[in-house]
Amino acid sequence: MKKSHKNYCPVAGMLNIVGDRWIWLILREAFYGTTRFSEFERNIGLAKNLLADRLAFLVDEGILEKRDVGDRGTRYAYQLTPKGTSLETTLIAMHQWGLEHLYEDGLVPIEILERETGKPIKTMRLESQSGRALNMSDLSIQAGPSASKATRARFSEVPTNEPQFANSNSDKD
Amino acid sequence: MKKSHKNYCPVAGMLNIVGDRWIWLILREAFYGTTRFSEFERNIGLAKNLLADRLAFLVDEGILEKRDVGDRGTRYAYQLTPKGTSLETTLIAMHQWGLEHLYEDGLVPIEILERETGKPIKTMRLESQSGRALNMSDLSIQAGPSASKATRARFSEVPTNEPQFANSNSDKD
DNA sequence: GCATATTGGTTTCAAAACGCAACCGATTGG
DNA sequence: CCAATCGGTTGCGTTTTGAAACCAATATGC
Repeated sequence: MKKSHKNYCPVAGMLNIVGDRWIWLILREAFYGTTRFSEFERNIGLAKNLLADRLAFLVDEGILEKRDVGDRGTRYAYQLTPKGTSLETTLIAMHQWGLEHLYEDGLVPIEILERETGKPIKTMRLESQSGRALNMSDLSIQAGPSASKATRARFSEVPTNEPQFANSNSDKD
Repeated sequence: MKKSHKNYCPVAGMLNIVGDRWIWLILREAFYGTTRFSEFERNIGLAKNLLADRLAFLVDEGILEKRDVGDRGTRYAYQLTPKGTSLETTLIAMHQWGLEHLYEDGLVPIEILERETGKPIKTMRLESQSGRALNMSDLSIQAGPSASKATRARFSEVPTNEPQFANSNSDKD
C-alpha cells in the first residue's frame, strides 16, 4: 500500500486510500454487513496475507474500526466508521454504472432497494444546487481558493475549462 | 491488467475495468479535457509504457476512443465515449468524498462549479425514487431477478440484509 | 474433558507488475 | 534542413502479488 500521488487533488488523495480493487470489495462486503476476517476471506476470495494488510490499512486510515468481540478476547469485528460509511455514494455510483454497462437486457444480478418501499433507489446523477440535472459539459472545473501554485498553473493553461467529448451527448436529459 | 474478479457483482465487474488507481487519474484528466498522450504523461506523471498499456486497455473496453488527428496521420486524441462519460457520477462522488475528508477547515483545492451559475454543484447523496435522502441502513441489498445460484446462496445467508455499522449515524439527515 | 475445527493471522517463495531509462521512427516547428 | 516533439517499445532491476504452508489461541462436538 504505497501512497504515491500528491493530494492537491481530491481524487488523487482519495485514490491513495481507496485506489485498490481489493479495498472496494472489502468495503462492499462491509456495507453488506460482513464484519469477520474469515467472512471477508470467504466472500471475496482474497489471500489471508493481503486481506490482513488491507484491513490493517483501512483501520489505520479510519475507514474501518476493529473491535474485539471475543468472550475472552481475540475474536474481531471490522465495522465501518462514519468516514467509511460516507463512501456509500461512490460505492452505489459504481454499482449503478456496473448494472448499466456490464449486463445485457437490463438483467439485474444484485438489487439495491429502499427497505421501506421495496423499490429501487434513484439512479445517481449530477445536479445543480437547484436540482437541475447536469452532465460534465455543464461544469467548470477550476483551481479553488486554497489551490497550490501548481494547481493554479495547471488550470490556467486551459482558460475555457471546457471538457471535450468524443460525442456531444447533451441529449441524455 | 488482469481481470480476476467474477462479475456476478456489478461492483466487482466494474473493478475489472476501472479498478486501478492510474486509470482513475487518466479518467480525471479526460474529464478535464486532456486528450493527448503527452498531456496525460505530463499531468499524471505516469511512465510511458504504463500509460500506453492503460490507454490501450481503456480503448479496448470502450471507455476511450482513439482518433487520429494528425494532418498526415500519427497524432492521436483520446476522448471519452458515452460509456466513459457515464463514469462522471463515480468520479464526482470520489471528488466530493476527497474534499470532505482530506483537507482541513473546508479548504478547497479544486472546485467543481455549475458553469451557468458559478455555484458548486450539489453534493451527491443516496435518494429514494421520491427524492427522500437515504443512507445505507435504509437499503435492502439482495439477489436480483437474474442472480446466479451463488449470489442467491450468498444473500440468503443473511436473511435480514441489515448492514451493521460501528456507530448508528442515522442522525446524519 | 479431550480431540478437532475455526479464527486470525505470519512467513516463504515464485511469478507478475511496476517504474525508470534508453531507444526509435514519424512529424512538426523554426 | 536541423532540432524538438509525439507516441510509443524494449530491457532490466525492484516491488508487489498471490498461493501455500504453518501456527497459536479459541470454540465446538461428543
